[in-house]
Amino acid sequence: ENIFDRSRMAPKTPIKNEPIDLSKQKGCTPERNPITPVKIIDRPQPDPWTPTANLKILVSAASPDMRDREKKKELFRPIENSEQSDTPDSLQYDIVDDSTVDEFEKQRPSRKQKSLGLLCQKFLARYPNYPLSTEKTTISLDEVASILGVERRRIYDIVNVLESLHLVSRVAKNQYCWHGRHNLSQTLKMLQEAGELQYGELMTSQHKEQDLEYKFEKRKKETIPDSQDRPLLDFSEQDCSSASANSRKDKSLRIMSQKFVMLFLVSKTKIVTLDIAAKILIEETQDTVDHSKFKTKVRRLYDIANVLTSLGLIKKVHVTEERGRKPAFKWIGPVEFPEKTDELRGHSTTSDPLPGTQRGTCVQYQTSATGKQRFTRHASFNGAQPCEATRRKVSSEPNSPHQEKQASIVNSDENSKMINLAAVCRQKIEEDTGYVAKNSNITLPLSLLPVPGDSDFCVNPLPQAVFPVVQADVPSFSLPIGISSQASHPSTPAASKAENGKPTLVPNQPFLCFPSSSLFMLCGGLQENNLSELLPTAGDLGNRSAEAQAAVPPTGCQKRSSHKCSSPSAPVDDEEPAAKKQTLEHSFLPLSLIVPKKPSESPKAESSPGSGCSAAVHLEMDRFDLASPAAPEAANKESVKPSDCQEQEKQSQNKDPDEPPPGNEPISKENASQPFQPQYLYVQPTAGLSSFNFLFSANQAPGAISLAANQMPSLSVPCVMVPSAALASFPLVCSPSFTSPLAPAPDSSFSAAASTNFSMSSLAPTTPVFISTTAVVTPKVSPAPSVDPQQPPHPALHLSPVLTRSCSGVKLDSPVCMGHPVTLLKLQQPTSAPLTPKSIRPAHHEAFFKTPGSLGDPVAWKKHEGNQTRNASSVQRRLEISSTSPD
DNA sequence: CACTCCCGCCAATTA
DNA sequence: TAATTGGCGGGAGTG
Repeated sequence: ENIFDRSRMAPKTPIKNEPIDLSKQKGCTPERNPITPVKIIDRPQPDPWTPTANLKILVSAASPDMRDREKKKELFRPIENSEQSDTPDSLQYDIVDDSTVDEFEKQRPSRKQKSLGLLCQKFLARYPNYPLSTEKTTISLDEVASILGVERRRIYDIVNVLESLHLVSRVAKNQYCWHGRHNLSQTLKMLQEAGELQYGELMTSQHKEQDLEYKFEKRKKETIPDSQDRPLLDFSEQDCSSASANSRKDKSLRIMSQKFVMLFLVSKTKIVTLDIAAKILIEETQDTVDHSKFKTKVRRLYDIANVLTSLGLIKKVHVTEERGRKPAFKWIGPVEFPEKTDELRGHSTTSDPLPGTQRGTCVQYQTSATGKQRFTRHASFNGAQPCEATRRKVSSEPNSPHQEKQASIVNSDENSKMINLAAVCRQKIEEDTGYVAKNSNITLPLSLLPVPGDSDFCVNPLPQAVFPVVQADVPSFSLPIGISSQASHPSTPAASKAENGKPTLVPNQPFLCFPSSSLFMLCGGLQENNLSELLPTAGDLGNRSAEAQAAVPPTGCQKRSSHKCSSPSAPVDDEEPAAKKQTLEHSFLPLSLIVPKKPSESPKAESSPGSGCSAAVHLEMDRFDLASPAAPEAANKESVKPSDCQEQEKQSQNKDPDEPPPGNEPISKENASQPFQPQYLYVQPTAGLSSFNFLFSANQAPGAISLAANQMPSLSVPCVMVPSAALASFPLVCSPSFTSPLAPAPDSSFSAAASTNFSMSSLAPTTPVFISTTAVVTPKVSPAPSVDPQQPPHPALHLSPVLTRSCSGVKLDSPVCMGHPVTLLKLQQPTSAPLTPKSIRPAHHEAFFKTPGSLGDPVAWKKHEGNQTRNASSVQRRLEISSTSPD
């Protein structure tokens, strides 16, 4: 249907005239209008068409889903999305008729209306952010161009940028495949990693723009010149794919876009000025730096920036330096991965290369992390990508490979995140509780589910170690999402291990297993992105879902805003951007997360943290178990990466088949519908103390879970796997008592009480961390009391594909986060802490936050979060709890 | 005037 | 050779 219109309109370029103006004129009063002279004149034909075009646009906007036709029919209505643009147009029509020149003028879109950013928004409005994996949306350039009423050239500008982020891939001539943002986080991770390699040195240490500049310059001249820059870039992009070489000049726009994004991801401040970016990009290009070139680069950067802005990844800001104010852009997208990167970095780097992995190039990666996940991921992706690569040959190829790589990478990242979280948690815990985690805790507890067999696992005794471990783990874990089932195999062993309890220490494991007893809270803001991503995918998505899960759990779902808060680091920049993002994401998200909010209702354990917690834990655990079918999902959520983990998790989860639903928290499920979807369990913190909340993802193969379940006794979930990634964003912590981290037999026996509770608050923005614990809590303890009524008995599973990571973005900013989270280590007093967690915690929190947040705000924001959060989302709550131990 | 960045020529690539 | 892609930079719109 659409087509016909198009044909009419103008097949290709003709239209270029502004549809709107012309149309108006023509339609209405062509001659009359003095006003529209210029363009109009040019245009040979008077097409009524323009108006139509507008309508189409509107329509398209309106029906992202629909895309085409249906909407077209409906044309008239301006839908929300299109409203802005549409409105004017529509008005125009009317007006035109009226024949008022003025109107023309008004309508006259003027540049703004024709801006690439607006165009991009319209374009994006036509497609779902998180399309179901199953459905592949193909984009016809001609069609889109006609619908949007622009020349193809402009569509290329948009598509090229989107392609650089893997939101779309080229399938064939004039044909692009819409992937949506499912892989966005992965892609960003990759880019971040790649960016670190390339620019990291520069950026990291010195962050500031100026510094950066210097560094860049140095690099360029010094190191970078040859190998570094390009290679890195290449890897990410080209190399991986196929080395197709650079067939044409590189596709500058695509590459520039990736590099530009890398700069943001690598930048501590998350702000990149145009001139710096242009310089950097020019360098890479090696071109001589003439002024003209610089100008050209800047033009291109504007083009890219407009698209990225439309994607909600950056926003324009101005940096005032000594010299004056310079145009700059600030990254407002997810930032989480950074953590991983740092720690993982080595790994990550590898990951970046992922592409290579396929080839085999990635040895490094493999060692570090692994391939499985990647592969799996790839597989899932493949569907889409492969096509592109093949079809597109050179130019396109790079992309496709990248994507795959990315996916895998992502996984690893997630793992790392997890680790980070753990670390963070520890810290918090320590701080809050006074406990010293050092023991082992962390390390022990974590057994990684994921990597059953892999050497990957590393145990990290150290807090820092944690991260590394994670990385290592990652690989192992990383199962492809799609693979999840596959993953399970490998994972199985691991799982079994975990169950035993022994697993405790697995180094490097990507996932942590917790002894059944321990509880965790995850907090944090999840990023929206993740969530959104996750949701969509059902099967494939599942992987992602893991990520999403993470995000979700907390309250993020409910509160978008909250998640910001949740992330400790957030305070910094997030605020607005974050909010925006959130909103965006939310909007995007198909599903809404479920957030269980548990308002403070279940304070059950508060008073006695330990016990309470344990109980809570149990509950949680149970749920997981219940959920277990889904459970594996944790891994899933990550989406790709941690498939292994997932499995492991599953296993762990499985342990308890039954469970009382006591009351913990309601679990939220989101997308439960699909089997694979990642599910989360959110456990609410019961005890005041510590309330830990757990989130598990459960997605994945049900079967896997089921298996586990049998094995495990109800409570005892031997281990819980949390996808690192998922967690990463959250601040989380957990801890139970530790008594026996090792204790293999966790089953229900251990008393919960024994276990201490740690509450972690989300500290670090980024980091994640933690975990531990061991013992099991007895389910008994918690049983019902506290729990909430909310849940049904088994609701355990929540599938919430979406997790939000709100925090991450923010976190990044915070110095703290960036750095390492921390060291956790001190968990000493086992129980004591629990008791007065509240009082203590607060202080800790603050400190904690501050660090990350940097600045005084931290506290304030902390409060906000805390307060708000609680209310809002579970996640937030957690934070709060940890921080304040409110209840 | 500086900042943005639209527009579209035209070359490189593909089909 | 025709069509598709997309680099590039003039120069217009905005503030």
